[in-house]
Amino acid sequence: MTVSPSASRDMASSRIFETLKQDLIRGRFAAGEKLAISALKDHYQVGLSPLREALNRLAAYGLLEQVNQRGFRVPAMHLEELDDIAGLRAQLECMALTQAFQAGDSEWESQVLAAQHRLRRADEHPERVEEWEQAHLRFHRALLASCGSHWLLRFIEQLHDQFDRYRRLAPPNPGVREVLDRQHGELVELALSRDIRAARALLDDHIRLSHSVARGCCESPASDDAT
Amino acid sequence: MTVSPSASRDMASSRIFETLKQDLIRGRFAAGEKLAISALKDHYQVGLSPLREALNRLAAYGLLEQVNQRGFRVPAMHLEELDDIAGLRAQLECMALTQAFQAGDSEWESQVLAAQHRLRRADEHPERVEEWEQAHLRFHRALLASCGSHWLLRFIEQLHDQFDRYRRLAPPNPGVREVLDRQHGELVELALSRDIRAARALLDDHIRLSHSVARGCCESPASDDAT
DNA sequence: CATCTCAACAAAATCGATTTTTTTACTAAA
DNA sequence: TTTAGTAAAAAAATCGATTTTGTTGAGATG
Repeated sequence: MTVSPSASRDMASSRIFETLKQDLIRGRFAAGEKLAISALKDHYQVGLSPLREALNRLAAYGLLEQVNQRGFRVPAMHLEELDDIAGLRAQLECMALTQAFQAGDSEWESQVLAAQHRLRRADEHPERVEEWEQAHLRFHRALLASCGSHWLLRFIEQLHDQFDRYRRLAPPNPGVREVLDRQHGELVELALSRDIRAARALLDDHIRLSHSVARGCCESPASDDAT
Repeated sequence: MTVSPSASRDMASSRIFETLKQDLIRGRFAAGEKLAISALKDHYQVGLSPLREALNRLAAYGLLEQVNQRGFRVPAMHLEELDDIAGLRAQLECMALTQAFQAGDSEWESQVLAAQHRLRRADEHPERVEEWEQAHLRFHRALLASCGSHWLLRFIEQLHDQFDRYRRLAPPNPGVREVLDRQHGELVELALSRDIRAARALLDDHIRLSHSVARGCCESPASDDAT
């Protein structure tokens, strides 16, 4: 059932954009670090123009900062910003969840169940971290997909990426993971029964729990810049 | 204590970004239009690299669409998208307004009053449209500035720009303008008295009114693309 | 000993030209 | 008349080199 046999190859600037985006979210660069463009060029094996275009897009997206005549740097991380991101994410996702429950049809239910299944499968291989991460992202996407607001989904996606930058600093925690997974299952049940109120409360808890875990790991090492 | 007497000049790519952004919001390009890069290069008198970097940033911001190997195009405009933008804008701005009222100090009040004054002054010269537009933007910014959420303000700004793309299609309407201006004044009063409930309702009306005006002008000529 | 100047250096930004891909225009076959 | 096929033209994407700007450190100056 899959699509596009050979599909259309993306241009270099899009590929490097995706790669760099993932590397930034996964924390492969230190917060506050200044990116050496020619080093990136060598490391990712791309030309200067596609690389600069990707850096510009990432800066507009909020995963990089562009300083006037002195290149690009990874944004510093602050506890307050994590609180801002998590709080707003909770509000926007609850908003989207309500609309998704109201507008969701059986196709949406199917996609949610499919995403839940993929997430459970990914759970069976704890060593494949990135596969679980992707399945997790897709599950949350599927849950809100039917909300009907293109822009709300766009902002939620952006906040999710920002949130992950912080969350990924924390070491894996099996106990927490287990609670989160149980919540995923409960969210599906509440979605099928369209229990908006309970689902909102649960999603809020879900995000709040991730938030507190990330927060605990971010408290001291918050690398700030000197003046 | 103030800064930079002559300030630091922006680089070419930032200048062309701002210019193009304004031209896109002001509707100087047709919706759905494909941008001819070399024509832009000649028109704006910039080189290829800064221009392409600006186009990439605008695409990440949502004011352009990048199609795989065939350049950039101005996004098509749809009535449904206007409804989405306006509805979400109302929700996010009401959210920010509540937080701004709770966190706003006297410095915030001063800035709101200052912005209101500039807006009234701009009103005295109806021929200087762009000055009024800027004062109007700044007024709404000042009103929400103290909400404490960097990301919420960022999204509101982005939605405001998107909304303006539609709103600016409508011809000036003195009657509507008068109502909107009265609402600005009332918003300031409610801000000073911290009447959250009334202010939320008023801001919602304010956006709803702009929305319906833009909607009326967007109904038929919504230029769509063929297949 | 601290501070300032300025040349040498390193990095970012930009330009002009090349390569790759898409679109167009034309021709021939069904 | 329509449908492929193909070569020329146009446009987008990329590359390599140049220009501009910021940084560093040695030596001069107070």
